[in-house]
Amino acid sequence: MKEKHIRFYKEALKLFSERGFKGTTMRELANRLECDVANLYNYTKSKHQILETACFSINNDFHVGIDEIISMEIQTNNKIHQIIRLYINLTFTKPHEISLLVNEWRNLKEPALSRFIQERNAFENKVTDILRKGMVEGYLKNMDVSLATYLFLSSLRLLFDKYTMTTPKISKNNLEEQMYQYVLSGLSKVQV
Amino acid sequence: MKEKHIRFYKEALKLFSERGFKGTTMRELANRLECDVANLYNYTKSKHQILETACFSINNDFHVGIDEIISMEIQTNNKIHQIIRLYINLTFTKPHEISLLVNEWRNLKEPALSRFIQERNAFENKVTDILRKGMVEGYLKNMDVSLATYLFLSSLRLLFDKYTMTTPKISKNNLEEQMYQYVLSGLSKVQV
DNA sequence: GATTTTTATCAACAAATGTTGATGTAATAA
DNA sequence: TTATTACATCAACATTTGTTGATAAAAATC
Repeated sequence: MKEKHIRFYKEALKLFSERGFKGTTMRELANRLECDVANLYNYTKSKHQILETACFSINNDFHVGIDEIISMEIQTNNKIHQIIRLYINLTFTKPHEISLLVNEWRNLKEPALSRFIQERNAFENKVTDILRKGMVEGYLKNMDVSLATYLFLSSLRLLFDKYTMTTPKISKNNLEEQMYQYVLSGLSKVQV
Repeated sequence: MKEKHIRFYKEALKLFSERGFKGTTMRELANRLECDVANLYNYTKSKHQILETACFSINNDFHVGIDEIISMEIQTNNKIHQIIRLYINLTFTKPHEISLLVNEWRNLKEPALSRFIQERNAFENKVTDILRKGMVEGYLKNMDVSLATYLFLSSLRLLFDKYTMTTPKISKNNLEEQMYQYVLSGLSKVQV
């Protein structure tokens, strides 16, 4: 009963990430699920609704994750490590949702679009705050904090391509460690 | 005579990067150019042709750039710096073409798609070779060279968003220097 | 001025696409 | 059993979209 619901949702997101939102047709989705097109509308009100639900769902995951990290009483270096873990975990567990964050969110309609952008900015600001704190404390080198956030996050955001589209050659743990070394070296004041 | 051709081409790419290839309609393009839809087909054989031309054009720019860097007799560190300059220059001069490289290339049809992927891989391999050489020479820390290439390039590839979609707060030179510090710190064996 | 090339106009087509309505069947709950 | 809910089928509609053909004005070339 809920089974089909879930399969429908997963297959839809998979298609969105493979072909893009606009490049995905309800007929193709029906094809993959081996059912009739009209049938899909038992699961969703519209094609757009699927995108909207997914975008806000994954966005929420990030907020829950970052809020937990913020509340931890650990050093800034460790917080950065935790953010990397957050990204890698979500990339491995929800790869297709992640891929929406790179581009497909553009296809959101108002007012969802504005709300999404606002929430995403709020997330980025939380990261920026952590980095800024690190700079003030002297852990991180003094650079444009907005650029630092951006470089940091864009390194992470595209992980999906490398580790779902191609066959992964590095383990999750190894990936995490190397990402950490790379990113933290770029931000850190002293040699890590 | 060539004037309109150029304006047509530029406006098309601007739309592609704003709304995506599939999200761009010939009617909207005509609207922006203040002409009739049918008129567009005086400039191109098809909508797809515009994308194809642009993708291979910007790809070629990157190959020309990297080949020149390869042929330079300078240290690996400097080559990395040059690659960053290449990206930043192209991002500033051809922002909309750059944005095609992130996603819109997916909309290429065969056989253009395969050819594009092949050329892009060739470019990435050239970068990988430079990084590997740096590791062998001891300039760069020993990490998975494929991951290093990927982290390096994805930091650069998304520059477009930050510096055309939002109002730039950093100058081109400042950006270049900070990018260099960030990236090279992440890759370098010793403190830069 | 004649001719060729470039640009414009209008209408229309063929295919694709999201979505609905009407109707029927299978499963679940009462 | 009965009533309600979940799923399936088929056909069809209303738009949207890329593209073309016929035709003519405008500009460039000779």
